[in-house]
Amino acid sequence: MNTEKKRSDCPISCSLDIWGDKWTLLIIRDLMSAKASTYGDFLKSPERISTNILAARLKVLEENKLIEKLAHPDSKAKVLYKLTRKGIDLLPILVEVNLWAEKYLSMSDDRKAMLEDVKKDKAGFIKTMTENLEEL
Amino acid sequence: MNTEKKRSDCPISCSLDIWGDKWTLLIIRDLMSAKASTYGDFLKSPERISTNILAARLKVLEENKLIEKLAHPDSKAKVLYKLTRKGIDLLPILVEVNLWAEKYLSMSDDRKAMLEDVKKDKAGFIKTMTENLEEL
DNA sequence: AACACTCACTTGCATATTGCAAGCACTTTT
DNA sequence: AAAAGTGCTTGCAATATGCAAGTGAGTGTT
Repeated sequence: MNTEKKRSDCPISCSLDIWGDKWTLLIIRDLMSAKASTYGDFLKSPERISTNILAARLKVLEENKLIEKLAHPDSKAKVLYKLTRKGIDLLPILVEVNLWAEKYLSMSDDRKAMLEDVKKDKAGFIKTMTENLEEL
Repeated sequence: MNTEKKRSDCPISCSLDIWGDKWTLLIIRDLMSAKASTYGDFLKSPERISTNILAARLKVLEENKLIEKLAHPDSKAKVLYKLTRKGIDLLPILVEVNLWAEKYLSMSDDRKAMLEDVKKDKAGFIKTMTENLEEL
C-alpha cells in the first residue's frame, strides 16, 4: 500500500491511507485482544497473513505511531508489538464494525452474546478496554 | 479485491472482505453526503478514482446490497446510486473514523467545528442522518 | 565451542490488482 | 444529423500481493 502521498484532505481518505487495507485492522484487532504480540503471534491468526506483508504493515503502523516495538522480557530474539494510544483509539471504530457485522453478517452465538453486553454500555466498554490496553 | 472467499469467520475480517479497500468507504462517504449520486458524480471526488475501479466497486456494493441502482428522474442515460439501510448503517463507523482523524490527523477548522457538534450528541446525529438518508 | 533450533524478518518470483488511456453503446442536446 | 454527455468496458503497463525459500541474530543443548 502506498502511504506516502495522500489522496485528498478528507479525514476518511487520510485515515484509509494509513490503515485502509485488507490486513492492517486485523493486526490492530489482534493487538487489542492480546495486549501485545510477537511477529509469530500475528502469523498464527486464522487469516494467514504472509510474512512479507506483515513486515510491511508493521513498518507502516510503527512509522505512523499506531504501534511501538518493545523488548520482550523473556528473550532478546523476540520483539513485542504494542498499541500506542493512537492505535488504541481505533477501538471505537472496531466496535462499530463488530456491531455492523452483527446486524448484517452471520456470527456465532457466543460472539453475539458478547456484543449484547457491549451495546448495553458502549462508552463504558470502550473506556475500560482502553484503560486496560494502556497499562504496560 | 477478492470478495468471493472469506478469510475467516471474524466479523472484522468478513466486513473488510466487503468494504475494506482504499476506495469503497469513499464511495459510501459520497453517498452519505449527497444522498444519491450518478457514476459521474463519484468521478468528481477529489481522490480521482478511475472508471474501471469505480465500476468494480459499485458492482460489489450492489451485490452485497449496500447500495441500489435507481432510474434517474431526469434522464434515461443517467443512473442514480443510493445507499440501502445496510449501507446507511455504516454511518457509525464513518463517524468514528472522523473522530479518530480529528484527534490524530490535521483537519480544517470548519470540519473540526462540525465534529464538535456531532460529539455533543453522537447518537442523535446518527439517528437524524439515518432517517434523512432513508427517505427516498 | 559446536550444533540445531527459534525468531524476525528479507528476497525472488509468479500471479493478481490497480491505474491510466482509449473505446463503445446509448441517450440527450444542438 | 452531428456533437456531446453518460455509464461503463477493454487493453496494457505499473504496482501490490502471496508463496516459498533464505538469512542472520539469539537461544538452548551437548
